[in-house]
Amino acid sequence: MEKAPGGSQWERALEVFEDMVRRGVEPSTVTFNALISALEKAPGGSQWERALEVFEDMVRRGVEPSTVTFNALISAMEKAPGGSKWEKALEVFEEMERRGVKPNTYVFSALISALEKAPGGSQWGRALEVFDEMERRGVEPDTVTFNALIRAMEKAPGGSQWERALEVFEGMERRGVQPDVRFFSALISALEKAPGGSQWERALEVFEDMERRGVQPNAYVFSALISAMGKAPGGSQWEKALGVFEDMERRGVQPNAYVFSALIRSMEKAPGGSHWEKALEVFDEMERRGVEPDTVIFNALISAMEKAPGGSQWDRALEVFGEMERRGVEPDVFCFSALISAMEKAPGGSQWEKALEVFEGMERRGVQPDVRFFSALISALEKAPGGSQWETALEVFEEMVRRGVEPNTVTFNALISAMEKAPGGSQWERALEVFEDMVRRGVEPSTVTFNALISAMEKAPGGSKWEKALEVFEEMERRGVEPNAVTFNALISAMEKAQRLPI
DNA sequence: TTAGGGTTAG
Repeated sequence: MEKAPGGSQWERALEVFEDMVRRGVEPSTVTFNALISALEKAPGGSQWERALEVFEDMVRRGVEPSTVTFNALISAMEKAPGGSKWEKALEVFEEMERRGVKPNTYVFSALISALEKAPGGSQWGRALEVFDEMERRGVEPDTVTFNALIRAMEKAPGGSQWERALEVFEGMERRGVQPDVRFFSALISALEKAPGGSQWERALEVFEDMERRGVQPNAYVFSALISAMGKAPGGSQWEKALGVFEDMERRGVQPNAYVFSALIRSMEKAPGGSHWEKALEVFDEMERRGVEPDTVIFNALISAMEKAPGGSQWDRALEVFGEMERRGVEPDVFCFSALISAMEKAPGGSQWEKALEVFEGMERRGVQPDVRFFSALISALEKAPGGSQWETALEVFEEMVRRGVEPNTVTFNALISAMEKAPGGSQWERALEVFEDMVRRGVEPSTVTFNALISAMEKAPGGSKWEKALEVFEEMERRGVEPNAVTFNALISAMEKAQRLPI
């Protein structure tokens, strides 16, 4: 029953169970295990609450839970929709202990997987603790255990724990557990997601190591490797990414949509501005091979147009969007944000009217704007040619708040910059009001915030408000926000424009 | 064994 294609028929399983009980047939451990397993494999994420209920029923009926029972329960917590219920998984583990049921390799692997899939990033520290506990008890980890552990390092919040991932690899070697292609793809992914930019050279080394061991790379491995090239610190290693792609071809591994999207992203992130023409070539190549472009691919293409050197290729971005629509590929909020950013970065000043049209199109489609979207829209209004559209920017801000979208530092920075860049001189008083609102809402001002405020004082109509600029600077100091070169340049400009230097 | 493992975005 739990092996039904497309996820388990858990509702049917529950019916059969009830029927069984009605007929007076005593359910056994195996019955309950199968039932919990069906709930674990429910399509769209486990029915973990029901699985817990079934477990309670089991206990009430005096049926002894086994290792398999607890394994299925922990797996249900692991597969909870929207991220694992890792705390509950740990509770289930404790319950297992209390009942004196011995955990085996399966149970520990499931527990580590639950910690790996924690919402908001893995609980990698706890995953390592569980692994240590496993060792202390003499339960042998296998490939699946190590793969779960590596993935926990890969998915660490704030960037991968790639050094620990390499240590895990060493531990695996010491134990003589053979790494498989999944292991290597996870390890390369961990190097790809290194904080501050990928460890792409190490990723290549791992790839070579894999080869030496005779493990055949697949599309997962190649897409991780190409992604690593795309995320190189200081801009992508797009030529290397193309090299990896060619290598893939030579080996007869079929590229999939992930491979192409990684390749397009590497063109997008080229140092000094995107290689948008090459990104289009990659797209064409993808077409020729009959790989269907999805939302992510189109978004990457639009982002490449946005990041064109010397200003966005906003009209081409709109063309890509049109192509997407023609094909019936659903745009999401990322897509609309990328479009807005392309309008914002138009050469010679933003295409703010087009940005507002994009917003309308988004509304028509019922796609919900998020904080990043609104911030990009405000930035587009800020960068209007001939001076900011600050009044419209304020309206957008109010609309955002009305909808319950929380503004963040980036939002307020854009809004204050819009006040600074008002045509005919800054709206410095309004800029201060926005700043006060920011503080009231508990949003942390950054260096950029204060720089914009100081510039607003400098650009006040009728002459620089240098005393106010100094006050802003003092406020910055009080709050412990670090000034940078831009801060001092703005301050000096404010002084310089005051006709006569103070003191 | 009744049981376990995959990807990407401002």
